[in-house]
Amino acid sequence: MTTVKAPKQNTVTLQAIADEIGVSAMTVSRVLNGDYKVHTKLALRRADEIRKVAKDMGYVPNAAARMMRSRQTRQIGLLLRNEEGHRYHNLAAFILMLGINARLEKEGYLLNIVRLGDVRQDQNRRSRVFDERLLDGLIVFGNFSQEVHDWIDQVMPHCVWADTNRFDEHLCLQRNEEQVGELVAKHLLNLGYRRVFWTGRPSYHEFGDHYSLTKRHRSLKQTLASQGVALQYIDAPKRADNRLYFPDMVDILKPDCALVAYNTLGAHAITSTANAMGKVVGHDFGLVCCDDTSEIFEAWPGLSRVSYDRFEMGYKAAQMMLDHLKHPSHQPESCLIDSQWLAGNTAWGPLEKRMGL
Amino acid sequence: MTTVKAPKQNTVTLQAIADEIGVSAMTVSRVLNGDYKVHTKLALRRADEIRKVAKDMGYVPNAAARMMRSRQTRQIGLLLRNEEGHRYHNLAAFILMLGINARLEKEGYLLNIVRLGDVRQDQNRRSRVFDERLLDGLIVFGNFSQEVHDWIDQVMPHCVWADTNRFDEHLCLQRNEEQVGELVAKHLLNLGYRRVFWTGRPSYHEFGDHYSLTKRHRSLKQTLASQGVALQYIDAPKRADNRLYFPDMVDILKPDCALVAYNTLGAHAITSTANAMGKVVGHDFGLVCCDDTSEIFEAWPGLSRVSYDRFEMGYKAAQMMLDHLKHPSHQPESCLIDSQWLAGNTAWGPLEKRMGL
DNA sequence: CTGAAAGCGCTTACAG
DNA sequence: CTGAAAGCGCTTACAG
Repeated sequence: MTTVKAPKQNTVTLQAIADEIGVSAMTVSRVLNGDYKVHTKLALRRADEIRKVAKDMGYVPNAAARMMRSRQTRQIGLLLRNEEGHRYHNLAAFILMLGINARLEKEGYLLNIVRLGDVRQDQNRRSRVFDERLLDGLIVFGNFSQEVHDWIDQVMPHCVWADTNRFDEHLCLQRNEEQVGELVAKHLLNLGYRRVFWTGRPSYHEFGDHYSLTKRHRSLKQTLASQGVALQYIDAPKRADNRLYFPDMVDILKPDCALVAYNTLGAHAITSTANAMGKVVGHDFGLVCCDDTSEIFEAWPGLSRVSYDRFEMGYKAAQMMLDHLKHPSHQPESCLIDSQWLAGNTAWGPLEKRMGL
Repeated sequence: MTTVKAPKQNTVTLQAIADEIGVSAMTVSRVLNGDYKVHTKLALRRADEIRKVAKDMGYVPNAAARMMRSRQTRQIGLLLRNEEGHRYHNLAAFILMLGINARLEKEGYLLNIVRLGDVRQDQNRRSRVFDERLLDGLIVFGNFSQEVHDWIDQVMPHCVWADTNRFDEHLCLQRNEEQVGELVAKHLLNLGYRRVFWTGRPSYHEFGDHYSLTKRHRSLKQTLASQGVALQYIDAPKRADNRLYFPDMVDILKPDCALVAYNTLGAHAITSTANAMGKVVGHDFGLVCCDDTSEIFEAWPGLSRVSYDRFEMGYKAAQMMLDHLKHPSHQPESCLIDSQWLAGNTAWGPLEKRMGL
């Protein structure tokens, strides 16, 4: 830990303002916090003077003193998964974060970024928030082990679980993944596809997959099966460098094939692999994606995909947290976020090889 | 602002631990903070007891009290641009943020996310950090107006400028953009391309473009010109919905053309537009990208591009901030971050239309 | 409406 | 090494 000498500051305090005017610090505090409902003319004039002097003297409230007295920090943490050796995270976390922040800002709450890999993580690599009381609450995002979940329950008093594998009755948010698989299956079947390929393994992680993978895959498979279509697979072997690569794709791509990408990363990987083979998405084979990002909207709006609003999920997660903190006894109900199908030009149907826009 | 009653907590304080054992609060504080260098056997035994009792009683330091007494919050803000009506930001900010956080964590500093659009932004939409003393320093990222820069100088005591248009002698970081344009030009010329297209306008923003756009474009143009090649343009008109779209691309794509994308978003937009026309990147035309992301590494490693390490820039920015806070009189020197060329399979050269991997 | 007093939980500064 | 005292800057709780 760096040791920094406390700088000798000439801080403007409430008392200093009070002395300047000849009132008490309490009066200054009340005026600046807008505590007075009713004003006499005299009181009004005085309040104006106090505000003016405070401004002229450059008064800025001391957040630490407020925190201490009020017993609230008005800070919320966002816990992100920080896998050892994989320093880049799912960029989706960023959009969620922006949604959370947008809601919190309005209430004067601040957002702290907290990264965690493992419970047993070295103390020097673990955020200070686990060792001091500094957060009013913590929003957990992403795929953590059960061990981490249990530990967080112990050390963090108020938690909201956003897009994690936890879906209790209260304080959790998940995407409606049953719906995602159903939407994809339904639209592929409507387009007439009978050869549908899941691109990537149905299971990856050692300590349990993210629910989105499990449920998305299962509901797709079941819905297809109910119409007599058996889901097939193009494998993407797990690689140490995390590259998405489909060695078996070469011989499979035909116009009557529809490939299903788990997320936009997968859709890009399929496109680049196909292009390297001289094959074109939407012409030589069909492609649909189970997920969406803001970048797809800007750069690839023609991708046939299922979309949902991550910003909105963040906004709702923050709202849930605020409601909970306001009345800690009341635990807001968990909720599922809906998806929608966005028809594009990457899956026309299997009957013919189409050209042109 | 939400008003929440201060909860009546049974907080375990240093004094409570001291009372339990029969020492002073100061002794407990010193032991738990590891202030003692030399231990007698007696002192050691006592220190162990104190630590045990503290743990058993569930002691957690009160961050607010520490902040107040030490006159440091040990919190750093990251300022992100929050354009009105455009709630999604450059995802690059996320990687930078992770780099910043990785460095700060090691010193027990926390990272606060702060979004700002305009100086005149509504008080209710502006983060509390501008109205209270809560941050030891602020790292500014991205493209802000000069007006915002000036205002930040006034209200924030310690700033580091990461990837902004400011490049003073001290406390600033930029990517070496001259180098980017030169690298792209050099490799395109080496491959034999004489028809090179900049995709998008050389200028966009009303209050001034980001330096990366200006310098990247200029150095590319100049380096090409020095070899007798005139940079040509495929325009992407500014759209209200921020979609990247190249209406004039249809007639231009030929194997002897190399398109230069400003960033990976542009590379994706070009690819999807080309694919929709039945044309294939790397076969029917060449493509190089001036930028890189972690997702490209995973999903499109074959993209011919210029790369640099955003995580590293964040890490360095945080280091700069920490050095500065340690010795406020010493202002670390500004630095440029280097780029490197990653040869791929999207630009082979203009001579023939290649097929196969 | 106003103010004197007390205290939030720590750490600094000083005396032993 | 140890501890009694003071104080960081605010807000709560109480009395006028």
